[in-house]
Amino acid sequence: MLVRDTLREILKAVLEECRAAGDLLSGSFPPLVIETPADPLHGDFATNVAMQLARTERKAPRAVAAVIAAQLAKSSALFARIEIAGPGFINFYLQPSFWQQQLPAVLAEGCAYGCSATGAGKKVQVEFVSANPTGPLHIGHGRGAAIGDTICRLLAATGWHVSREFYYNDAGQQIANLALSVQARCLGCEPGDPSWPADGYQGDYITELARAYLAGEAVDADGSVVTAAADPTDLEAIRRFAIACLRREQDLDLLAFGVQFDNYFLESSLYTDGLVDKAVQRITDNGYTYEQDGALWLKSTAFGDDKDRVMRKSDGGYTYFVPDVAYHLNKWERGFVRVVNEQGADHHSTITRVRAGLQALAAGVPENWPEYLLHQMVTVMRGGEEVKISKRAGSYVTLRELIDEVGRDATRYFFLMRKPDSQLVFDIDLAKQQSTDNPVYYVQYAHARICRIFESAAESGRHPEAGAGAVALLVAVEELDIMKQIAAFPEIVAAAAENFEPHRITSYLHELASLLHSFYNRHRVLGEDAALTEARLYLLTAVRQILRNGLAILGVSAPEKM
RNA sequence: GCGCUUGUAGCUCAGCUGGAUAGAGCAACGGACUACGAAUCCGUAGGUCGGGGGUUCGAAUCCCUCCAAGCGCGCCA
Repeated sequence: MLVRDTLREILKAVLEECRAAGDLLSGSFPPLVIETPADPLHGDFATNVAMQLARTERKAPRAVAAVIAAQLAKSSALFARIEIAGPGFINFYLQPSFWQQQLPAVLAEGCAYGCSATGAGKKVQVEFVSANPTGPLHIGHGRGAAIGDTICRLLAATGWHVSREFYYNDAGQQIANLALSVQARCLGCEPGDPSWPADGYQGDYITELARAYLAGEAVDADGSVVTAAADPTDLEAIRRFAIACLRREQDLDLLAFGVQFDNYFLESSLYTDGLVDKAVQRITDNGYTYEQDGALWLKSTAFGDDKDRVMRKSDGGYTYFVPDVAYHLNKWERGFVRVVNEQGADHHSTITRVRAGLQALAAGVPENWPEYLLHQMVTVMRGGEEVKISKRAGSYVTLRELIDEVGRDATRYFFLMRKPDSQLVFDIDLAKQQSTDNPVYYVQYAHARICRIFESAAESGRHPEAGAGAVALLVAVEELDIMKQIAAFPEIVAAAAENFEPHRITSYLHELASLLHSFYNRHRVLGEDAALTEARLYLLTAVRQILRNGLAILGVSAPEKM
């Protein structure tokens, strides 16, 4: 059980005891808040319950606090000290033994420490990246990949059965543009020529695709081999070859980034399986459509949208969100009572439309299903200048370049360091520096440092396991601070998972590493006193375990040497 | 014009869902290695929490209103 929950239960029981004894008169108690004060002089934990009760008790907050504090001291041996402070806070100081007892728990649970069973094994699907196969993955996809992947790890750590899905937009206008662009290059056209396709893609990779196609190369993507027909007039063959090539490139980039999916869902399959037509028919049958100006409209205003939206254009084609609705109906029918879509904030407007379409289907889908996790845009700085991102012009930083230049660990950590809601300035020059500017080294160094201490310890025949019985010797401020931080890990993981906020993990790990480094500089681990040495090695074993667990959630390695 | 997100130290960002004197990391300045890795530590300095109202015992946090930035607002995807 989380430390905070333990305290909340104790407090709740004490309040009941006070009421039974006639010391408290309030008929009901407010939700009990156990907070960790910003200032350690205000205790390990504090509660504001006395201030909240002051009104119904018709007494001064501090007087109420006095009653509760007295009963707390009587009821539990957990507290070293209880104080009433400020306007009526009750501050708790826990016994050192309470913190010391956290260590065996960490070692016993090992890589499972920090996990919880909140999800109870229920199914959740997380869709992320879902890039169009019209070019290499860029830095924005990188942020989505890092966040999405970490959310999956967080959900798994909190007891959910996670399925990772990549939605592959292999149908539609953008793919047609891709094929036309490659064909144009095959025919020797260049951007600006009269015959160059409108909205054609101009990146170097298009030229490369054309060359490979004309050379009759073969590409292995997703288990099947596609061989180029080398015929510039065969647009369909060009399309298939280009998609296969880009798909393979994206897969390789994601693999290099440490991101893997359980399922790739092809947009084209929605059409070939008739799911799009079926969804549209069902919405029409439900009476949520009408014809106007030769198009079929969805009455999305019935579900909170600003205006109604066209589903089927006057030329007979569907608008982009229609297959999306069919896709999400399919997710629902696959039994995912919980679905999270991680995507860039520039696609924000799709949320209302997809949800409206799902409601119009009347399939029993909850109104706020699926959940969305949006990340804000990434701007790239290089050489002190902003790099403008434009896929059509072919000017952008690819995820692959980033991994090659910056390294996988630093790239992931950098993407995860701030909350998804904030815009991210990715300074490539800064991230490339393998210096303290990059916090990932700070955290990894703490891990490597512990590993080195263990090497030295082993050489002198001292072993961390032997410290289990000596934890009572760990009473230095720096040691207690570390144990308190250790005890907080499970609730940090829970909060990060619940709020979709990976940056809570990076902040936490940075603090833990900082405490470790401070301790290391202040105290000698391998000292004269054998018992104390073993106790400290035992402490470091727990710290190392948590550094590993935390970094694993981020998908960042925990090196033993650097 | 409308919607979403953001605005906190010179820079990049936290702030535990309304708590006590607002915190880190860079950058600046001054210190600490003849013992476990100095990729580290200790200290100093740095603030009208975008502005203004409101809610209450108490607001960076909640409400209103301005200001500024980013992203959306198509029979494009």
